[in-house]
Amino acid sequence: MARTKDPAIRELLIERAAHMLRAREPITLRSVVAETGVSTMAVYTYFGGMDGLWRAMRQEGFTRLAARLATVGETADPVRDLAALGAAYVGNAGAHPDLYRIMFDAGFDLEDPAAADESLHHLVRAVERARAAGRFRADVVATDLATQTWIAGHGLASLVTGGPLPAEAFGYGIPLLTALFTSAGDSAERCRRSVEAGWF
Amino acid sequence: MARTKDPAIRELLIERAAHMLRAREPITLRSVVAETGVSTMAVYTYFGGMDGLWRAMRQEGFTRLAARLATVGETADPVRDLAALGAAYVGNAGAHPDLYRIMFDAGFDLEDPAAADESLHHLVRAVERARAAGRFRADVVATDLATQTWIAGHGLASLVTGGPLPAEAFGYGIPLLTALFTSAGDSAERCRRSVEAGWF
DNA sequence: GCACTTAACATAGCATCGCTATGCTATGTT
DNA sequence: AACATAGCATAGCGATGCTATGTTAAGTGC
Repeated sequence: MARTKDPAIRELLIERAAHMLRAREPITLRSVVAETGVSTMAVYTYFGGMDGLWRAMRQEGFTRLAARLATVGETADPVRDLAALGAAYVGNAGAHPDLYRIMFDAGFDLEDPAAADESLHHLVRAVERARAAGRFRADVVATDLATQTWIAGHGLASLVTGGPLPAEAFGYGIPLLTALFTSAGDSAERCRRSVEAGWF
Repeated sequence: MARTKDPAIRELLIERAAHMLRAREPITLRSVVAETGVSTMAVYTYFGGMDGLWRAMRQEGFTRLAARLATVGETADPVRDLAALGAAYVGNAGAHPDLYRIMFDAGFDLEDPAAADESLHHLVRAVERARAAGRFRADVVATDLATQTWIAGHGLASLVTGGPLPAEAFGYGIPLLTALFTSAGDSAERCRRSVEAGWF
């Protein structure tokens, strides 16, 4: 038919835009393509416009988050795993603060919403394992507790990456998760040890 | 000396910009001053530019939050008051979602940072009262628990106003705060009643 | 009460923004 | 070999935030 798109260019533009975001440089149509050899039209060919580029960067953020959550293995202590997932979540936000910030900026929708849900499912499964292991009460609704864990993790990540709280505030994750999991039925002392073992 | 600024114009522009923000209309230099009779220069006279206008709107958000928190009185049950402060916080975010979103957008600093801290002090004082009343353990650090309450409240407010969670998710505030305050030493059943009494 | 000073004001214009229309080029198909 | 078509580069459009410039009007000193 005709010429085919070069995936390398798409990757190059996302990479460059993400780098400029990290360097706090203004991300404009012309500044992104500058010194890349490609013209401004490439942004429209590959992303349909600047909105599409931002969408792709958000997707990139969720992809990295999913990759990091995937590195958290399953041990014999599901509560530790749950805390480790929370630590991985805020750790990812701390490692890529600019990427994390745009992930939750409203106005754009994701290319692949399922990828975002997938991340929450990691938490849900860990809660279910903890409940099955007798650490949580039988009446604990897995999605509810997982969502509450997410809320705490996001509040922490958002306030630290946003500036109001210093990086040391990441430590609040331990008492927050301990309170949450203890409230779900885990014994206080055992919960504290598990959370501390999983956190960072 | 010369002509003096008219505070009414400043208020008019903030009001109009906030209204346009609520209506999801693009807030531009020219669109803000349109149909107001004033010229584009007014934005520079009163705010020094568009950044200043956004700063003023953020300040307006913190002012409204402070006003709402101030309506929460002190009762004989400090844990109820603490929950009521949390409810007022997320309630304010739900009432003014667009204003809340820009409050925590990085890049700008507040005109009056002390006003933001003042809000957190409401929580700190409530924690101190609860500790003094014997509801919390003596070793509870008031600023730590207040910050954790803020983290939970902000996570909830942020995820709901941002879109990922529906408005019904505001209900997660009850188990979140109950877990937090129970972990601080309050008895489970009594804590649950206090939080439910103070929430919304 | 008049003249002077000075800050607020309106207008016009600048560089740059995202985006689109228009040919040209190169690649895959027949 | 000839065609069809998608990617590409260029130029230009309306709109953006901002600034330079001249004018106007309010406050001050005599």
